[in-house]
Amino acid sequence: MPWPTEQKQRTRERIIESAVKLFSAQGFDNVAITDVMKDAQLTNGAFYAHFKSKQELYRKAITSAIKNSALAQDQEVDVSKLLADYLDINHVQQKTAPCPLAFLATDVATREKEVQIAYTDVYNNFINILNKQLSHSLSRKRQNYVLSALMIGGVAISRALSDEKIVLELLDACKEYGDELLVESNS
Amino acid sequence: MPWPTEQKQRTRERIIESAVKLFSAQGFDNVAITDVMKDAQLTNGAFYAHFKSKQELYRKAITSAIKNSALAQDQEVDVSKLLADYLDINHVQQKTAPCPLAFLATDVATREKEVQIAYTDVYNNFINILNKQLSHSLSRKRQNYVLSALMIGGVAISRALSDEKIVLELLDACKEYGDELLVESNS
DNA sequence: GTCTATAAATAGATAGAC
DNA sequence: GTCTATCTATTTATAGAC
Repeated sequence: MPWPTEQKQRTRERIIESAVKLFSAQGFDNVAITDVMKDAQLTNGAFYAHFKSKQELYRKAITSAIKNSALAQDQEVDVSKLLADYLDINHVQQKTAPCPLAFLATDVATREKEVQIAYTDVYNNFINILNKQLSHSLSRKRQNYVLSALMIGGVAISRALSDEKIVLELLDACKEYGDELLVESNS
Repeated sequence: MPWPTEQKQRTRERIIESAVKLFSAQGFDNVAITDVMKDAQLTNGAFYAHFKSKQELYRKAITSAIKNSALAQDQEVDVSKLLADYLDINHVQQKTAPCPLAFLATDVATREKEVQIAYTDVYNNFINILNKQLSHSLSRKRQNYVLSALMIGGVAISRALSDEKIVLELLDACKEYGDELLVESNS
């Protein structure tokens, strides 16, 4: 096939957008293709003109999700602000664009290798954004791993907890400690 | 119903054990009741003599998993050793008993409230174990939240990554930082 | 309590009209 | 390219024999 028309591209991206939203909120298996298509204002059958399987959509969704998440801006990122927005209750409750690293971590772990490769790409991108912003001391790399675990872990755990008081304490704790990590590393 | 026989109890626990193992490895939706029963050396139909639904099994599995995980010993826990065992590649690869907090975090987030309440109970238990071992300064509580996010997040992310080199770096980074947190808090 | 067989519902994927 | 209709497979849960 030669080139997809511009209209088809737009439809395709609408489907992916819906997929990111729904997969993040409910997990891969709890979302039917019909649900995604309905959200994109289409019906079941049209799906296969864009993707060859649900799995393929999952891969595209993870990869593209990063573009709409708080990590979007590749250029100048205020890491301290990123930290605050990421570990925010609004992110946990998906009132801002969900980061698939946090929302789909254990879900991805149960999928085939291709999906995990997509996740790993996104994760490396995340680490690179942190690296770009901060000094490159030897312990810097280590601190960025820690920062990523803190952020992703904090949000992932928060989503699974039923007690909002604990959620807020956890998020605050991670935020404060993350900030201390940043100060340390810039001195 | 009066009392379940001892034999029935044992069978029930075998089913739960299988469930913990399989749910952790593959996620709730990717494991059929038949799979669990087969692993427990039984067949499909016998399941409903023990549980009223798959959901109920999930709750029991999460709650009971903690007993077999690295967090088992309620009494004297060497937190530094716990940290090392938890953030170990063998735990990630499920060669030791999996901690449901790390293995099922985003999975639980997509289930109904009862499952999340079970998860929250286990999480509180985790935090309490940390609290019991360490001094009770004001910042102590904060540090335990951070420690939990580091451990659970580190393992959860590791499971989703396809690049083992990065996994080992991430685990090491979390381990080292976790240890520094412990030292800080005991001085 | 456990078995085999089956009911009932769901969902991924395909076929063919427009 | 999108629609409706359908095929097919899977899976939760139940029924009834042992």
